[in-house]
Amino acid sequence: MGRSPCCSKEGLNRGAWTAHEDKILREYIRVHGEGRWRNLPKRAGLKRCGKSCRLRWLNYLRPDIKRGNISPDEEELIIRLHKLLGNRWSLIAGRLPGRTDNEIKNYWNTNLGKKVKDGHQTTTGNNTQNPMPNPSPSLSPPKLDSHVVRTKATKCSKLLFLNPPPHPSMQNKFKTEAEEEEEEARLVNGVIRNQMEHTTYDNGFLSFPDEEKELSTDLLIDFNVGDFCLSDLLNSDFSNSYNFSCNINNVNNHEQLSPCSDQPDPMFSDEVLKDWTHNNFADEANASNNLRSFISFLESTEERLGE
DNA sequence: AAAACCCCCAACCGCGCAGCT
DNA sequence: GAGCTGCGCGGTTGGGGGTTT
Repeated sequence: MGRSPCCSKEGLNRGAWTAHEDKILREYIRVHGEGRWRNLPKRAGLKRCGKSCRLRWLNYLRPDIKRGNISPDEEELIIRLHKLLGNRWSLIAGRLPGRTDNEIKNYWNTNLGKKVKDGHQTTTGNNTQNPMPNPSPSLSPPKLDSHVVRTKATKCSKLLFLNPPPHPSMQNKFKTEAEEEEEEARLVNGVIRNQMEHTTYDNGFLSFPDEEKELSTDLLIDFNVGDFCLSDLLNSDFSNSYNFSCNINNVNNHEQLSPCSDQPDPMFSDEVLKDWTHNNFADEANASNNLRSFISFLESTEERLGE
């Protein structure tokens, strides 16, 4: 059975929006709010498909939208996020306040994609403020694909960390028992334990005291997300339903990465990233600094991935 | 000056997921 | 569980402006 079209195409305007149509749509949404896109055109008196209205609003008319002039920092971030997330434009855009997925996608297709492909990903040339610390290896095209997340079939919003059986792609990470024990000892005795004492759960999510937001980033890295989880998870087919849970208590009990099923602890999930953006970009004035801090985070992660 | 070509990006399209009945 | 709707996502298209010949 075929899916019914979102609307009848007959009698509808297509192509570029006129200023008048924009005005109608803007006014309608100002009064009635977003949503109910299918009925919106009829109610608003627009000869447009609902999807078209939604797209126009989200990509062009929304008041908080920032258009054009993508800064070197933003460009840098897009490249790094794309390396980690692949073509998940909405996620990438979510890390760039005021930017839309469509704009990021277009910018990538017309500028960055070529740059990266040509190996000129150090972008604007005059971007000397934030030189890439580990230029070629992690950004070379062949490695790009190795960290792309394929989410077409399965949208992964939560990650669980379980112990055996490990994902086949992770097996080389579990080398020998001696290495495991050494790693375990490092985890238990290292920075993690100290930080765990200040770690709380918020709705099943890891949360940190405000003054330790920075530490929380370090924690993610020290907690071997880069070495063990992130690269493989980003490379995993989540439909394989390998669930992983990082049980903090078990870590403290020398049962690192033990099976745990009740509360997922997403380490690098969409929610975590969204939350990060929300917290760090809420204040526009600090957006630039936060952009840098996020880039630093990605740099750290990339270093781990490159090891 | 104008034809040909190139490039950008707004808009379109089809599909998948979530939620509801 | 099936069917339907609403919404969001990512790939693709094509109009139009800019550049080259």
